[in-house]
Amino acid sequence: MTVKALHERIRNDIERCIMSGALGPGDRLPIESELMQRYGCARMTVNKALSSLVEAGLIERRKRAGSFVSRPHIHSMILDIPDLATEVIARGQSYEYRPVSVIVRRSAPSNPVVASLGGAADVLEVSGVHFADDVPFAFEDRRISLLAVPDARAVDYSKISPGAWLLSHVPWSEAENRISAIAATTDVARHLDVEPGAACLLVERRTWRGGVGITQVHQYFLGGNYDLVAKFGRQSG
Amino acid sequence: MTVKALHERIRNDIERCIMSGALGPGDRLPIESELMQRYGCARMTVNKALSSLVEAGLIERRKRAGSFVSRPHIHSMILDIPDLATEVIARGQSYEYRPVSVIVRRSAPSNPVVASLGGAADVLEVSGVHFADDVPFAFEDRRISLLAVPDARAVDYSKISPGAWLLSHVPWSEAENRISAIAATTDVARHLDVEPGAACLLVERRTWRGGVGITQVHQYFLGGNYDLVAKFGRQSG
DNA sequence: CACGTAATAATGTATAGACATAATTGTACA
DNA sequence: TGTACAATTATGTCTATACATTATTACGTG
Repeated sequence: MTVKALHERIRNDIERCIMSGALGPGDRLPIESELMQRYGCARMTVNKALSSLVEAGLIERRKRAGSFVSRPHIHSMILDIPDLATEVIARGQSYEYRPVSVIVRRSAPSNPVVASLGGAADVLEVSGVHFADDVPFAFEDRRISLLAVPDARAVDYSKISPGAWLLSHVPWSEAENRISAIAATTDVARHLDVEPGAACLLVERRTWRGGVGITQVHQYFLGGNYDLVAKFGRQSG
Repeated sequence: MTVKALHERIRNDIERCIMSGALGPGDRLPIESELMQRYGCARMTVNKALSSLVEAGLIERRKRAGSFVSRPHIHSMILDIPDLATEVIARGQSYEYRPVSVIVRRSAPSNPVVASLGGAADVLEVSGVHFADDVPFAFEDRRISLLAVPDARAVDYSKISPGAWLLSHVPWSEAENRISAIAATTDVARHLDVEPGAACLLVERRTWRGGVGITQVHQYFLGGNYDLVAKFGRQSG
């Protein structure tokens, strides 16, 4: 864990001061020339360390004023939404995906779902259930743009879940997750083998590549059986 | 939106190539000396652009081998958990927090809640309801370590919500969010003015500073009235 | 006293060169 | 044939310097 690069050492030193609270939000930190003297190095080296802290969102810098510890922004937080199969298998359970229906919807431009996937193109609708140890734990209802991903039509979704297939075959650049709680509809309840009205976690995810919609999915999890965990340290690594 | 710094322009150019799919995961990008010629600049300038892409997780670099577009990692996703007051006000509604109870729990080390807050210290338990336009939309139940935050005892929580107070007075370094769906208990239902059993989104958040627990909170949102949105472009800004 | 302007202090960007490091490729010797 | 060693290549780090940019401070004039 020892860091050899000087600029990293400087970065880490300052980072630790911030983490430990020795330097609180708003506090000013030494100017470049002072750090330069303290570490006996060139200004560019100090600058690299500080620039890195800026990129990480730990500090802010203003010309003529100096460098300041930024107020922690709770707004960005890393959410871990793992691949379902991976997570289930990691728990030591068996995983299976069983498709419920696969249909191609020949779409009219007025269709709002299609509009969100980027235009008047055919859309593949795939719904299915995820099982852990043969017990259903999630129902999903997905739309895939055949304009963006024509190959998706030929996939056998009884062998691989659409999520897993997309993940390994289609690069994406933007994604949006919307998380809410809803009472299970009769349809969802039937697939998850619970009473209608049971509390479910609903994850609605949409992904794009360069502004073109790729897929949109609604995943319903049994509230008590699954939860999302986001763990967040302040640096990226 | 025009970028003046050359290193940023280089970075953006490459970033666009990756976003648009022109450069896919695993593709090799030009070596520094080639980019240097293409842009007619020094190597350090190109290097800064590429280093920035590394920090953002967009590319990976290997000595002697070159620079490569990294595989998108779906695992980290930015979740936006805004300050409740800010969000409600941003929607044009009035915001209010009303405390339900505030008690100091003199704790025994065996208490599991206290253990998670870092030891045998007094804990402040604050529960209350968040209102938007005088309608309750969230109930929260929070514990604050008085060891880590002794000042929290003296705060008047009828004037400021404990979350808002903590956010502006206590720096944190790590946080964990756990999100699930549960049916409202009679207690929660009463505070949120719904039927017991209604689907609620439960956010459990814990924050630490340098390994010392600061606070732990359970927030119950009405499933239909509130949702969490995580939007994710591949860069930070 | 108010206001515009100049000096100043800090960061921001860029350069050219040097040496370090690591991984791959090529070569020569056993 | 294979293995050790050397050459090559690309990135990694650092330096010393220069000039640009911008917010603050100081000053001087009306």
